[in-house]
Amino acid sequence: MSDTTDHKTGRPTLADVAALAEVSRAVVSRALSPSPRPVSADKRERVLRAAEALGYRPNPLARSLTTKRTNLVAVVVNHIHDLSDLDLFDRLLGEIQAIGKQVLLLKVGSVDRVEAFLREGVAHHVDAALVWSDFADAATVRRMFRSDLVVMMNGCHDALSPAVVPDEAVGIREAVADAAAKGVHSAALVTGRASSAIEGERVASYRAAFEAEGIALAAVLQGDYSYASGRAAAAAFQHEATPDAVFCTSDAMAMGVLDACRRFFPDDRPSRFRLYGFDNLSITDHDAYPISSIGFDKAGFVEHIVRFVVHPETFVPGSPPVGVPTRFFPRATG
Amino acid sequence: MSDTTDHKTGRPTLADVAALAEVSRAVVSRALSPSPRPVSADKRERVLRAAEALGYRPNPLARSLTTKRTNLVAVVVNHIHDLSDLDLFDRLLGEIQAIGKQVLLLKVGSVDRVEAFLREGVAHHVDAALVWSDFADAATVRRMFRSDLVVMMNGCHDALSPAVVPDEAVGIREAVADAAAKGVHSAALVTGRASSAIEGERVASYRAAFEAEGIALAAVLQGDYSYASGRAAAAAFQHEATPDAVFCTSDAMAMGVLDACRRFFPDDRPSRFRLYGFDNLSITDHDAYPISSIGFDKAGFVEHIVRFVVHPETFVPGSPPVGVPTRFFPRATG
DNA sequence: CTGTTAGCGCATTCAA
DNA sequence: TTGAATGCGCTAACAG
Repeated sequence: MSDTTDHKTGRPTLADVAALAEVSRAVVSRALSPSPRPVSADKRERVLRAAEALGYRPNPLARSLTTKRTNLVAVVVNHIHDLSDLDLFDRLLGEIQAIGKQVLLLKVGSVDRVEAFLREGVAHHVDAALVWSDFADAATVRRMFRSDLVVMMNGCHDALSPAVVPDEAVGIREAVADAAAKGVHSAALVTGRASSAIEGERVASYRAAFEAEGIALAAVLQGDYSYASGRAAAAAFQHEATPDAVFCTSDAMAMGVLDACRRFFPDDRPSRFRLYGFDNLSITDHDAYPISSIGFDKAGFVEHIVRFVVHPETFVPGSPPVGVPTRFFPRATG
Repeated sequence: MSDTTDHKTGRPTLADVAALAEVSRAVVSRALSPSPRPVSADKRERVLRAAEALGYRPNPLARSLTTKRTNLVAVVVNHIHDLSDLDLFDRLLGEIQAIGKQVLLLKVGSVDRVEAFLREGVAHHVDAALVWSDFADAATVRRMFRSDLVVMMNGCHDALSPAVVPDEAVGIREAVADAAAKGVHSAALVTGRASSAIEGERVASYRAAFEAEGIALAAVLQGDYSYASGRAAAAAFQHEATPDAVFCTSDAMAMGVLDACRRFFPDDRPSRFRLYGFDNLSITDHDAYPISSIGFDKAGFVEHIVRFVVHPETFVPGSPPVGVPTRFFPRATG
């Protein structure tokens, strides 16, 4: 008779299954292992039956302690709103679950938060950390999760960690070329947080494209990616001379600009300037915000990330970030 | 000389700290414990210094194995898009992290997925599971995570698990009363998935409110909460007699209805019918979708959930779900 | 193929 | 206050 069950917590352990099936713990471990391991057919059968009878559920934590694999993948963001791209995130979550791992979602909206995590040491070990937050560099994240595998999507990578970033220059060139072809000679740029590495490169790409197409950069307005900041920025167009085109580094800001201008110039049917956004949010497919935008293939993006998680060995230290090409998506405002 | 470091993995363990500080492992454990425990000042000092020198980070998994607390909280959703309410989710994530726990995000878009989790037994032990997905009942979730504490937000609760649900009837009555006060006599209802428990109650609330206000229910159209399904549903209004008002059980569907009607009746300035949404999404504060809606206090909602996580003992088995009152948010379309 | 043994990293008895 | 010993639940290494 097994008397190990209920010794502490009510939940049956592997030892209980072994006792009931009258085999050793090792056999139970092997029979229940996801990977095929040598167990005779009849013992396997007895084990499965016993596990079923007891309602046994393995404890992944205990397993991790010996295997050194937690099947946990951290996703680190500034705020949930970084995932404005819910489509991308939904797909990512699905793929991670499909490879038998689970997502630990962390938001670290400031450098303070990162340091707090480090100090308190509460962050779980994970098999991999996927970083969108730009408040954390690769080295810090490696310490934070004691994981050697961190994939950086925030534009800050180092030699030891792979990175996947949209190659934004391509799409930006296409968008600016589109504007030029339509007779645009002057443009304003509405930007996000200047401190972010990605944003710096993005702005540089716009400047280069304007230069190449002979478009004058009439103004640079500072926003924070949000709808509200887009609206605020658009106030500049109400009184001053409006440029031929306005480029925003996020669709949300472009939506704000669009709404502000609809209010300023209610009867201005053919819009007073061409408007270009960034992100290719799904809402730009709604009638109310038909904003020409720049986006990338989400499936491809996720595929690269997951590949690093599944085959970390394919990463050669020091290699450059994997670029996912962006492209221009023309819509009514462009 | 300590030779325990680097024996397997390079990461220092508690034993390494003990060796360097020249104290026992127990002392290190106590000195580094979050809760105050008896350690002499000088030893504590030596331990902290040694831990710092080694870059020691405790392993939460190993700790969990003995404490039976993982500091993990599962959030279970159908799809990420359930979190249309990103504001709510962002706040929830913040609060959970504030109490020293971390969020494990699971999507189980179908009953199959739930069963797969159960079968594969890969779900981590968690301190609590917060369930939005309506593909999982409380008992199943308890088995899934071997956790006694699951909080149901999907409308399916049982005697053993607490539940927090918006009290939708209040807001619905207010919205319908608003319509009645404005002379609405007939209404159409655009609904989501009929199978969901929440949706069933919601529809019943609308029916009751219509009845109470003497509004005739002209049509019930089936959607799936999405923008696209709202657009499709609106086709019915193009040819048939339009009702005085259209009530949608999600803002996304209301947005679809609005855009479809703008297209059908482009010059119909004073809209042909009043439109009411549900969820009070932040986008309804944008100019383009000024949809009167029904929402609830997100801070209060999250507060209730977190309270159950922190003080599970406050839940009395068998008690009814905690209701968070909703209210009507009038906007231009109402 | 099987069972025994020895840890994984930590918290917690219990004596001292 | 301290340290030695024990065990959490499981897998891996080894010998049969």
